[in-house]
Amino acid sequence: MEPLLLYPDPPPPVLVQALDLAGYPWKAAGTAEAASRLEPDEGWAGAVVSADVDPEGAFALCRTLRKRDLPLEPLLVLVAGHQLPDLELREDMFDDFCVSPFQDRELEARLKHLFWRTGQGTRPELVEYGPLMLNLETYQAAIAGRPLDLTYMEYELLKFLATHPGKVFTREILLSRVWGYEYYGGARTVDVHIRRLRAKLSTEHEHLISTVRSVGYRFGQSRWGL
Amino acid sequence: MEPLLLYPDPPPPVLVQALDLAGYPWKAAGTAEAASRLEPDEGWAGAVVSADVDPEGAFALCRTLRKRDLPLEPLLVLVAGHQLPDLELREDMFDDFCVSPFQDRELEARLKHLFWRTGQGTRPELVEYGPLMLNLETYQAAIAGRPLDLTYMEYELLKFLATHPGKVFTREILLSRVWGYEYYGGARTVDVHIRRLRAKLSTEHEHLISTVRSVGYRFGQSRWGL
DNA sequence: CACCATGTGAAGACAGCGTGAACTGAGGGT
DNA sequence: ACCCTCAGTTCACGCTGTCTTCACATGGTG
Repeated sequence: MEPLLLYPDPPPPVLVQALDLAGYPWKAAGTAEAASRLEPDEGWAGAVVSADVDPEGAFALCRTLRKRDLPLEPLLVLVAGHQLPDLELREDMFDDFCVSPFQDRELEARLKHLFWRTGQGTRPELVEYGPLMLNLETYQAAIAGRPLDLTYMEYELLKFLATHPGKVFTREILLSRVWGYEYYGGARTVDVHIRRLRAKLSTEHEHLISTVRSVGYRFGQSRWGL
Repeated sequence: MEPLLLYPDPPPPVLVQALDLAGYPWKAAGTAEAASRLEPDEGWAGAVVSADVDPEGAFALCRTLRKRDLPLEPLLVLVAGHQLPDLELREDMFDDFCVSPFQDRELEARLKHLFWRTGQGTRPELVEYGPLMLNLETYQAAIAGRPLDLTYMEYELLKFLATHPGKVFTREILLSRVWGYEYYGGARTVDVHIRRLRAKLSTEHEHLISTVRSVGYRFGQSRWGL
């Protein structure tokens, strides 16, 4: 995903925290000139402009961004409560606003709705580890860009392992966490699924799943800390 | 000015206070039936639906209001902070939202901005995905230029899927989002409608809807980028 | 070398899904 | 009032792919 344009530079820590938490990449710019200099080839995904410290500069930037050949969309401004009346005369300069202090979830929800409105769709929930990518919304997986055709249990197992990279799981734990608590089956079932996963990962990447003898299986590299 | 439609009946006092303070006339309705009975000849100016006490009823009303011949616009929902994640799959049911508790000024600013926006006519009336085209105004659909003769439920199902391309939906989700919350029917109904949709898409394009075994159905291809 | 854990191949059991067909209820026309 | 049509729903059946299990082979370890 292309990054969001943030203002000012450096951006408010609460804003950075909310965006990082929600997983949106971003770049900050303090001036319109910096914004165009830093702009990716594919353009900005959108902009979040904080207007509570320097309203003048903030709205000036909004105007500039809107007057481009390809007006920047979507554009969200952060304002303090006392600035709300100021928005009335600047309707055309933003697509949505958020009153600070705000919850991280509210900003995330507003961005999601904005992206949906402007037709760019929502950002898929991804699980990534090295060459592996799992798209949780579309139930699709890919290794090094090549799509993997996984069955349901294979996908669930890989998802669980990939969301806990480096950690070793016994077969019993995997059965209870992936298959379900009430599952009563042989532990060797896990082996077979691991085998098929490795086969589909191809010899090139099968080392992503390693066997820990007498214990269980691990995805990715071992972690010495924690 | 025409009144705003409020939900529930009686509406939350804080909402009434904010609207009265801002000078917006309003009428409250507790059901969709009451809403249509109380509707002025010139139609509602918009709606403010409070979802923090009775989310089910609130979103059911939103859905009804949007499915009218002339969808009610603009529609603003009030939600509690913990409900923010629930908004994700209901993007199309509202134009803006406000997190309660809210300042009177924020609600006023949001309504102003909404009225300005809807005056600009920003609502997309076309849904396109590859060879598929849906005209939301005329309830017409076409695949590769050839018109499709779809029934109501077929159209609604296809519309929902096509507005979330790539995403996989369980039958239960589809039943609740396309058929409605109060629907209590067998999940296999979805299968049959999917089948007829595929048939009407003709073998040439039936791959647009793919089955994800043990999960549900997906429209269109994966979205790795964006 | 012996033993135990894991990899491998194959086969049966099972569940999910597609399919055809029947049923229901709402309109619409005669 | 009657029949007809059609959209929507439900059901039963059979196929197919997936999961599970087992037996055996392989390999690491003391």
